[in-house]
Amino acid sequence: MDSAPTTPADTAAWLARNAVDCLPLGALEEKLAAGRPLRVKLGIDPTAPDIHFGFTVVLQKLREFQDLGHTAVLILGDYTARVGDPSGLSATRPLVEPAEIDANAETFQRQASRVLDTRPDRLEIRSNSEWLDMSMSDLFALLRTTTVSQLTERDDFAKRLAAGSPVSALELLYPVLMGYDSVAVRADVELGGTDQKFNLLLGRDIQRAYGQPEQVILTVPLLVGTDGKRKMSKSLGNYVGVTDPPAEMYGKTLSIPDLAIESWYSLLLGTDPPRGLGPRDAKRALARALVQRFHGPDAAVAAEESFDRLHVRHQLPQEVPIVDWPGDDSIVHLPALLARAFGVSTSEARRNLSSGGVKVDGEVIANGSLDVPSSLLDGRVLQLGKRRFARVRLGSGADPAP
RNA sequence: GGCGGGGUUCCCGAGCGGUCAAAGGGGACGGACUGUAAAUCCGUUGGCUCAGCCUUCGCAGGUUCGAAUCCUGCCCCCGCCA
Repeated sequence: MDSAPTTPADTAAWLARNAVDCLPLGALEEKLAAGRPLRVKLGIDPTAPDIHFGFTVVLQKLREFQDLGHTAVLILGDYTARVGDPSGLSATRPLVEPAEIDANAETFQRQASRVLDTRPDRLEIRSNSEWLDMSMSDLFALLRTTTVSQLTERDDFAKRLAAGSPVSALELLYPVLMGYDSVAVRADVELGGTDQKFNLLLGRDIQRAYGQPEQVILTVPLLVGTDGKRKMSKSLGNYVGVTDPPAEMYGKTLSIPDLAIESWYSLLLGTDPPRGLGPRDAKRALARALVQRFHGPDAAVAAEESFDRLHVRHQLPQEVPIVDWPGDDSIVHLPALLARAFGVSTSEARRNLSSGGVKVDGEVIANGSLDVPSSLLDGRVLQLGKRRFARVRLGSGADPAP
């Protein structure tokens, strides 16, 4: 860590050092110069409570503010979740039940505590249903602050309109409601990913309309997902969750394309990749560091060991789950066994069999032999692909559902 | 309200009476190779009691030996006009 900056100018520069935008220029320094703790807002989406690496980038930024004595104000978007932030991918998202939101909020807090300072004077958690469940006349007042052309300036709205894709009136409202959150919590600063820039800026306009000082906006880069192409997101399936088990966290990190190594180092560890290491070793070091951060040093060592065991030395994992198979048949139908063991369809099992993706005790099952004497399977390790294993146990367990 | 264009398999997107479980791309899965679950190359990609059978092309009916493809009604989306 750098030594603590002292003057407002230094502090502002330090906070903005890895930000994409910190606007308006000079405004953060002015706010800091006032000398009081700032209220730093970060909105979160309770439909996806599991925090992934991408979100930790902005959480870490929030933590930096906390460490300087400022107050983190987390806004749980329980009400806006009913609107859905337009992602461009899906126009409407499923409504979230209140009970589910509560559960998600709890999950979120637990996971966020791995990054944030949770002391009550440093962290304030609010739900926007507290103020967004407003009367129609209050809503009219809010809507008067913004014009349609302001809203359609937003990149993805503009694109969708140009492409003739649907844009619901409700979605159009989302940035306005989000902006009102800033009014409600009197935010001095709002953080977000670069994709939130428009929303954050609109928050300033709305604060001004309500006679409040305008917030400073600070955006951080989006982390690319494990595919190395698109931003990390749960719905794209290219994410690593902070609560992923160590082995999975390690493996997923190792699977990022070489081109993503530098940005992962920079955004997650705040450093450059170590000099003199090849991509493989740089990634291994990265994966170890990340597992260590979220699971501790022992877990990091263990995760690396089990990865090497499986993928480098091609040995069995230490823990192999058992699949039970009723023992009354002397012949076992392999597709059915694979379906039971790995949750694949029997058709998929057949495909894997015919492409040589199924092994018993390391031996590829030859084409065509779909029925195998049970004596050849009992106690053996069944393997599908490179990393799915199950030990077969005959003669116990319930019958498979007919 | 009027006119026109659309709703296809996980996603995007061809098909427009049989040869369609439906082109192509993406994704996913498997294989080869390797430094990895990277890259590259190859294969597969609805389900099942799998040389056969069953279900799928917005929904419901109809025409036909036969429909994703034609007809009718309905629902939804987009555009232009009002």
